[in-house]
Amino acid sequence: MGITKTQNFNAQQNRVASFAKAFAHPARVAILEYIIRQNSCICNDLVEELPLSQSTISQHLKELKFIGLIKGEIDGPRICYCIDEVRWEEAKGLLEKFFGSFASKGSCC
Amino acid sequence: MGITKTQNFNAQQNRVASFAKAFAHPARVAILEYIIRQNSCICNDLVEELPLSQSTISQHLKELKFIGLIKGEIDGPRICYCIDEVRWEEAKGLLEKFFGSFASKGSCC
DNA sequence: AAAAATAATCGTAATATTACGATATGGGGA
DNA sequence: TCCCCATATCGTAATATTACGATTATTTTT
Repeated sequence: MGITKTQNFNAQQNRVASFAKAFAHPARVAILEYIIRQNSCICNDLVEELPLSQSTISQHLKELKFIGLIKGEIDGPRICYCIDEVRWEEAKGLLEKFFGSFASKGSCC
Repeated sequence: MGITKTQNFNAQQNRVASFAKAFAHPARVAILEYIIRQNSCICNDLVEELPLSQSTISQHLKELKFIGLIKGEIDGPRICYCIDEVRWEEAKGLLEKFFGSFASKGSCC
């Protein structure tokens, strides 16, 4: 086993989990924070910013890109990465909806 | 390697990542949704609700409890699990702050 | 054309996660 | 007391993630 039984959960549950996974590593949180701070990003900047190797950072960027939270365009010999607004808003909406679904009615414990 | 270099990131980044990890599996999303819907919870209900074995569900509950999003009290031969309001609000606040930190200034790509 | 710069990908190793069956534990009731 | 129920934990296997060095690909500069 070890494989997540994705097919047994509904689309929204999988979507929330997928977006959450994007934030589930401090390096990716740091990468997103950096992109936001710069409002544009070049991968190599991150190599100097973060205590991780170039290949590791590239891998994290690939995951963020796969999930769709960032997008990248070739800009000369570099890649310009930035936040994908549409997906960001989608993630924000989903997560906020999820957090909003809990309202304390006085805990049972 | 394979070990996350936690010590290289700041407390807030690690905290965001830790909370996000709680949601990073559809089973845990489903578990939280169920607890919220019931406003109280008994583990065994979940065994009937979810297509996972009792031991797997127990393991997911343990993780949620470790992160602090739920708390459980012994209630006779059962365990009553429910949302830990304080932590839930903390997670909500952190994630919302994170999402709020991005405001489109016109994307660069 | 050769060299430099940037970033992706490959290969690989260590560790973490997911999952389940089997077993243990602890309380309640017969 | 002995058994049953609900949960936790153990052991184990499969898969995923994290990380890095080395290599590759691409483009720009020399």
